[in-house]
Amino acid sequence: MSKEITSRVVDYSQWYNDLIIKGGLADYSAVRGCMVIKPYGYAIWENMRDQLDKMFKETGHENAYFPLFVPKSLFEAEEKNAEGFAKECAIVTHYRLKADPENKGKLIVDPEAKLEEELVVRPTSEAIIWNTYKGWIQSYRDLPLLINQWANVVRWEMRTRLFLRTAEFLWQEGHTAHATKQEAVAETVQMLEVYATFAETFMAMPVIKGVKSANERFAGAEDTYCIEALMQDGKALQAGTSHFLGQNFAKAFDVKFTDKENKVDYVWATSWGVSTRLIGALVMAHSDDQGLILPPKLAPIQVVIVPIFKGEEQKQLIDEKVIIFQQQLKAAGVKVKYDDNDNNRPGWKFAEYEMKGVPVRIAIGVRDIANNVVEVARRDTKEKMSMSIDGLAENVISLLNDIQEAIYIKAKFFRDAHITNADNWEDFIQLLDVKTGFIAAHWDGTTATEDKIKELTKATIRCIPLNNAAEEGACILTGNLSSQRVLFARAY
RNA sequence: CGGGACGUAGCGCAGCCCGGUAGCGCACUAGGCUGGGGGUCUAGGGGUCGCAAGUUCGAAUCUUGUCGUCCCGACCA
Repeated sequence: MSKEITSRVVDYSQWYNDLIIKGGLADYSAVRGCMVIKPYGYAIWENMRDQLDKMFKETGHENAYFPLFVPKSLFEAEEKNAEGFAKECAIVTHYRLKADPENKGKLIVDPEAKLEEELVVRPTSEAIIWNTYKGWIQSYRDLPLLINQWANVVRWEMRTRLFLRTAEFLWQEGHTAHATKQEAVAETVQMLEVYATFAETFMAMPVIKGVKSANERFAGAEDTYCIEALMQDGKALQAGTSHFLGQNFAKAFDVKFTDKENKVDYVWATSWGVSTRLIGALVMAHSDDQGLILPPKLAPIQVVIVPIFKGEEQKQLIDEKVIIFQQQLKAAGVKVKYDDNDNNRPGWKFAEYEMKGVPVRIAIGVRDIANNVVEVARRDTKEKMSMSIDGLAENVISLLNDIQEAIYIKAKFFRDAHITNADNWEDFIQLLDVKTGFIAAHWDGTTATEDKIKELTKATIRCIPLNNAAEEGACILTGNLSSQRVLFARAY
């Protein structure tokens, strides 16, 4: 039919795009590299945002908002950060258009309206925020400063992909200031834990917590912690990062404080973020060839009710039953939709809600009413069962919990089955091509070796897992001494 | 920025080689029969063929230019 989805084995990329477009999450836009997030996709983002926001506030953070534009002189203050982002910045140079004298009805940039200083459209907000913090922090009494902002940022990527990498994207960025290094490191780790908990509990997506190698570190950070997830095609996806920034930004923006002993020192910083990329991760983590599979905890619609009827009389009978358990479900906090639209027939609706990944579907017709039951179908396994109308709400809620857990277990089983040890170069190369996934291998700890491996295989070090077991070994490439295995993978 | 593909109705496409006044499927509108896995019949509406020049009596079709999108790479969250 018109909404066929390309199968994963035929073309994984096309499958992913089909899910996004045909599932109604997003559309391409008139702007290169930028997408329109449609209501259904945005609803997922709202659910993610609301949950994360709650978790940020529970850990003591407050929201604020900083400007979209960063004066170039501020942007370049922290050298490494500026250098890291320089080649993907959009820059505002003028502030006015005027009528084109040679082309009626058209506009041109007014050359007279050139800005004294160019404005960088933020690719990240450290610069503007630290410039602001300078005025907010004088004493240890002003610390810690725990602020988050929900915003859009722009990174002029050469090649974009829906949700995974767009030129403009939505995210949150936390920026904190602390009196001591220990406290800042603790904050960095705490936020990584928040991200990991969110990914596993709400997205039902298992992640590996780790630290980035110097190569993959955020520009301007001392250490970058990350959560890494594995997609169904065996490629890794960085799902969130939490950076320990040391005193780099405090020094660049001259942010000092006086401690209890009246000594002056630079403050310690962290920043951490997750973006709409998480929606891409969510899609790829669970979905199948019939469409999206969304975890109940983030699904915009958790339960859809489809009436099966012939004529108004039957419809009314069904309505009477539905209204009762629909109310019970709503009262229990379940997001339920009763699709009694008469334009589409039941079969069409079944296919449509499967495409959209609604976790539970309830079908009810007069036949069911006679038996005091409904047909309940779960999206993840496509299993159908008959359930009594009595006590339906409790059973459906318990089913939603089962689904949440089942898709997590399935994803975790897949992920765990795709972490493989490699002890020599031949195995390493073969695993990358044949089995894919994470490869745990020894590495001599040098950037040169990491670069060489990337050049030869396109695999990068995704992370050095936290609480990694110490193990003596020989580097997969150079044979030099290594004290632990690190995780390699090809990544998005 | 390199390589490839493509711009024709809301969406997906055919027509182009060989120039002659635009078509198919889905969607849409009205009505009927239907209704437990993407139904069906009848009757309709909708297009400056991406844009701009050129060749020609005549251009969706040929030529040149231009803009844009997607896919694959290098870069990146």
